[in-house]
Amino acid sequence: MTRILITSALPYINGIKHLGNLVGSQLPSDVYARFNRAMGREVMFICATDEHGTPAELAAAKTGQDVAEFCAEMHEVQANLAKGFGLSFDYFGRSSSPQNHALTQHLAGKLAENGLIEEVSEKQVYSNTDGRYLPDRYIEGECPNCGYDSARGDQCENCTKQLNPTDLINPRSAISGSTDLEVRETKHLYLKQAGMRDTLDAWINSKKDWPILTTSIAKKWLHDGDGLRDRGITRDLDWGIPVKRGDQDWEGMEGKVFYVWFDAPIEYIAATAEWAEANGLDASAWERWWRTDKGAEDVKYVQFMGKDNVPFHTLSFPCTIMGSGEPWKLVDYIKSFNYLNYDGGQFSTSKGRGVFMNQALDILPSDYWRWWLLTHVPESSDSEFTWENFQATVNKDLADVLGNFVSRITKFCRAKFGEEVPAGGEYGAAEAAVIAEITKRLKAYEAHLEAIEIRKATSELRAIWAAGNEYLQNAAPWALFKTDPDAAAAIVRFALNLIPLYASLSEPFIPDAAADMLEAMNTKAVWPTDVAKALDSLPAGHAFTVPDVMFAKITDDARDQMQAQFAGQNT
RNA sequence: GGGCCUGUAGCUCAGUUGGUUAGAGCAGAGCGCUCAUAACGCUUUGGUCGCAGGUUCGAGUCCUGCCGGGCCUACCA
Repeated sequence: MTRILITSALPYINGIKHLGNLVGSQLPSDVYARFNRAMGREVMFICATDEHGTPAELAAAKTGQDVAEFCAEMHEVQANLAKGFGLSFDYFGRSSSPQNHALTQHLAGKLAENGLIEEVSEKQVYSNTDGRYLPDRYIEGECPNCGYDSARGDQCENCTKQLNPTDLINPRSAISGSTDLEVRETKHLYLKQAGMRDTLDAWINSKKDWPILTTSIAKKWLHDGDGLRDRGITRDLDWGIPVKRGDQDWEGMEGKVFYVWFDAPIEYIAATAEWAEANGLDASAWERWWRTDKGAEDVKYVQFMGKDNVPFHTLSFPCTIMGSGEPWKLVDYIKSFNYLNYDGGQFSTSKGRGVFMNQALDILPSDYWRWWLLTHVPESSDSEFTWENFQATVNKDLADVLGNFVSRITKFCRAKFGEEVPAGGEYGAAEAAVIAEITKRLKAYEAHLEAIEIRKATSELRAIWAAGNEYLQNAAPWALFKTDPDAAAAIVRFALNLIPLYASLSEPFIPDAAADMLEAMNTKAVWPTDVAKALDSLPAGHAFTVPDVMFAKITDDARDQMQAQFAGQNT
């Protein structure tokens, strides 16, 4: 049987992520993981925090903490939020793990052996006051082109002209404002990916079914200008993975670390090794997912990410993997996403604009967010969060269509037959029609999930929920009960049986509500292969309880209040 | 500047290789039901498919130009 390896782009460590980050990778990957598990496939679902780089060091400094301590704390915070949103990672690792250190150094050594690493001497700006080298965008000054006084060293935000830090007039550190800067000569390692261009190009071209967003970005980088360029994979920083060839020192690279974008994707593999260790398993347990010489040839590997991550996953990381000359598993499918905007602008971590994961969970249960985000996941273009739309979608879909269905039938049954599935009567033409409709829709639903068409899957699921209300309305057991209680009993039995079916099908999207439905019906999730059988699974006499209101509606007042609460920081 | 994506009913979006009267959900209108979270069901009003040309027997779908929105452009990650 095919095994499914799923990775979500690693959330960066410097702060709590907003809903845009969540919907652009982790949430859809979770749906896919849950769906595949429900289909009975063996799944390995991996994520981790991306912990290295300048922004992590600065974020730590801001809190007055040591960077390692800061990262350890933030990792726990992010891991708890992931749990709060029901993200079902098999393992949530850390790119700073010993496993990632070893593997990153190992792969760099292999790349060097294979002639894919080049040493380049370059000039970099050093800030004496900050005691660190400054990445281009951490240097500010006056734009030589338009005179804008807060132009960054990589580009002027005002006139969009591309710049070098040395072009700036009166340059200063963006961190401290210090003008005590000097240009120093420093050596770095470059990954010679230009030489891999044809190989990568052929590989990308062979991926006919990838989203256009994925391949068009890859092709742009492969063919723009002079084509794919070599890329620096080391930095002059303290926090990171020390540059080594395997376990050997690398002459001239003392005190330097690998660039985060080199070590972050490697963490997908290393995190699986962390998983093995955490579960007391030996190396073969993770290698069977990642080494095609050790059992991974039947693995299907799917990556999820926002569009900003695509170049690294389509080019740099494959170059690292292929260039190692070792039989590592390459990605089979890359699902990429556009951005989610917030109420007429962008979500912004730095400006505190939008709704952040911790705030979201403080306000409402995770299923509310999961459902809205997944029905609006930016698959074809950027999408937008508004409080009105959020309220309308959640109230209608979750409270009215699904929640109220469960409520109306369980309460009706309790009133007329008691809290057990009633006996009597038989299923007839109306039930057969519902079975036929759900069978058809289930097929479409499964096809959309296989293809990772998340929005289409949500609308199919909703239609399956709605079928229950249509059925009840036509069957009208409340009227029939007066003249033919047995016939009413059959209708109620059939409708009650829809609840566990709905729970099983809904679990990838709203796992908490699905669990509540199953608990109320006193049964377990089973993915239906035969809808007729599934709707005959709760026998007469089976006890259940009427669940509490599954989804309380968001009132207009509550909506206005939330909107106001989050409007404060808008710019 | 260059590249890519995008513009379809009031809103959010589907529209397969171009093929008859352009679809769904929500919102609006009407009717019905009363089991249910004033929930549900049925019916129904909305669209010169951004604009202007072109190719074609035929264009939402292909081509050109223009207008609007977004992203990327390699040292943020």
